Amino acid sequence: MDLLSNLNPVQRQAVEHPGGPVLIVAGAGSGKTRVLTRRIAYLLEKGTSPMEIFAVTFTNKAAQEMKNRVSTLSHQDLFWVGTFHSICVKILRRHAAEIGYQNAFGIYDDQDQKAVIKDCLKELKLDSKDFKPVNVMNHISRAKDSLIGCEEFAKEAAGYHEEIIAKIYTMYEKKLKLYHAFDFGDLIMKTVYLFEENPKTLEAYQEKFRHILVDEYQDTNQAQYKLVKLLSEKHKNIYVVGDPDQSIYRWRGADIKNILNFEDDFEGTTVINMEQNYRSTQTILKASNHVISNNSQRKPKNLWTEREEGDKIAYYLSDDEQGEGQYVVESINHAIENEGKSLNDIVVFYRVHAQSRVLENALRRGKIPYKIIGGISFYSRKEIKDVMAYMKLTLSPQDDINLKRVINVPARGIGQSSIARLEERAMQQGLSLHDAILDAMDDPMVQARLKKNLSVFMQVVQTLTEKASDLTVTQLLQEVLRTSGYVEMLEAQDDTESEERLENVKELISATEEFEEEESEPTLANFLEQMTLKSHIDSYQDQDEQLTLMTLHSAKGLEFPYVFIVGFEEELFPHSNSSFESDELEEERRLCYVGMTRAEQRLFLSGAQMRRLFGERTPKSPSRFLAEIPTEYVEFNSASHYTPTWNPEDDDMLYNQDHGNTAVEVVQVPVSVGFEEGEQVTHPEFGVGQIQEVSGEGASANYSVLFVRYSEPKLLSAKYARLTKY
DNA sequence: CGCGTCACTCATGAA
DNA sequence: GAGTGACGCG
Repeated sequence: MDLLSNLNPVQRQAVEHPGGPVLIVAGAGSGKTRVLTRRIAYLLEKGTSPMEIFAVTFTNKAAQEMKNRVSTLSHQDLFWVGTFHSICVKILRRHAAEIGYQNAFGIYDDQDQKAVIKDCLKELKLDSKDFKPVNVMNHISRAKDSLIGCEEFAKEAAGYHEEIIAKIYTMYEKKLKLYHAFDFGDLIMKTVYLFEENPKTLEAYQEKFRHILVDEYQDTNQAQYKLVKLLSEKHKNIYVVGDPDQSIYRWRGADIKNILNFEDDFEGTTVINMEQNYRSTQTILKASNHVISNNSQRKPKNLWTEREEGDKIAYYLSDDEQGEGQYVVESINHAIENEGKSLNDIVVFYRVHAQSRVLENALRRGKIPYKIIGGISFYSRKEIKDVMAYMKLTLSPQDDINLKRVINVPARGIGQSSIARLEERAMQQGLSLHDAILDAMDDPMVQARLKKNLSVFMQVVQTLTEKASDLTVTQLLQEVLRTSGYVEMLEAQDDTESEERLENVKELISATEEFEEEESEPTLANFLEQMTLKSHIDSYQDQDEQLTLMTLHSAKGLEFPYVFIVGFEEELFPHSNSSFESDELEEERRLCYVGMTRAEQRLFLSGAQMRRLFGERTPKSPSRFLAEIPTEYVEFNSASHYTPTWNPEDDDMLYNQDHGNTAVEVVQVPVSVGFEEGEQVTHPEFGVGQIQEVSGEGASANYSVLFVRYSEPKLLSAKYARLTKY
């Protein structure tokens, strides 16, 4: 196949670039995946070895797809392809010993991290009310994202609160080292640290990686930036693709400056702008462009398309969240029955997972099969974490977090007070809990009954460890289930919850079997590592006839013919936690932009007038992002206006509740009508401004308003603008 | 020690 | 509405 076929001139330039730093600013739907894979295939064709290519993707799924595509194009297999995390694991597995860890380290997820932090709080006798584990964890993780180790953190700590966090951070690091574990942040930070400490190792990798490619560069953090900066110093072939308008992981340490300053950071950068969108209709693209143009911190760009104008964006204002669910169900049925769509063509996005429940109920009632991406992942379920903890212990018995997790699961008569005493012993002697238990078992002062209970547990661990090396992962798992008595425990409980847990454990067996079939090196360490680094989206498959539900954050990189974004309301989207600071609000807007630009043909937005929150019915107003879409692109409907395209007879009580006594229109959105050009107005959010231009009439009018606080005029719709005379 | 109950707190997003 | 900690009983 010709590697340059079906590419536009800009894409072709990107694929054929001779080398050196390249920044590709790739707008939504501009074909960046195609460019990236062709680029790699092109490099291979020009004689680069697959081992010399270091390519970072945002998810493992994307990495797999890239591998497959490259393999199809070039019949060569890439090796250094994956997320930052998975690539760094590969490096650390070979070199961790050089920085004082063992190469067989464990990986802690956020649950494990929290458990360690809780232990630190206990040991430091701190009140977990003043120092919430989640909060401390975020501090530590953000520090690691910025390559700030605990010593430096301690040095720069200002004020009591930070000083305490520094103490916790220091103890946390000590514990992780004792447990031979890395957390997510470590995977990147410690790799950078390795390179900084060992110039020889760095040089070897610098030499090796002739070409470095990074996708979704707008969502890299400082540690990741430093990593690619270091690695690219020799050959200077750093090729990054991203879109500042789609940076949505600031809260996870992503630094949008990485992409904004790329040209300055890497001398001789070629910037390539890919602005032709091949995905969405004119209407969807223009509407999205309007929304994102409200961000002040942005490089303007002009994303355009040759595609047809397409349908207007549908906006539906329901009475409450139930009505919204109903609307989604009906619209989906309509799309399937009358517009030739299948469930695979449709996706529903929401801002927070909590919104899924109401939708699920509506979908179940409507007999629409669905799957949810994200939420509580399979691998963070208690039973799965428990069983995996046993397997992890066979690799590293010193891992106290995993040891404590299962020492009394199933119950072995080793309760909290006993564990506390053992921990005390461990701390005093500077031992891991595992070694402290061994020590206690030789101590005549320790109760015989406790010793017996402890030896039962230690026997389990020992038996498993001995067998582990001779068994496949599946066999070990089955051995765990038998020896630990876990299955027995679940069977004895005999209620719906334990039945479900049993099912999940069985599903884990399928997972190990699948892993063994697919993997060339199906070791236990590989399995555990893959499961920990797996992302929600990685397990997403679109084969089945099912509707997909996910958060907007998971939406990145995907596209669907029909897209629903529900909960288009103030406080929910933009989320209330993000509406104070303008940086955060702009990130919410980018999230909105990401969501909207996923749509190829039709976009459905919806919100409710009343929503049950914290168990209370709360009045809601439409999202400000709605007001940022010119009304000419939108078809408005509300519960009272809405003309059902289905037969009301077929429906259940929900419908009647919604429509039973609503002869009167109840749209409670403040309407700002009758303003004229030049008039002074105020807006609750934007402050004082002047009307520059009026288009349309009455409630469907649009005002272009120049607010004092903003340099660009804002386009507001009369229906939602909440304008008053100044 | 283990288990159940009850009150209490606290609300995003995720590799 | 969920997850957690305190408390008290068997």
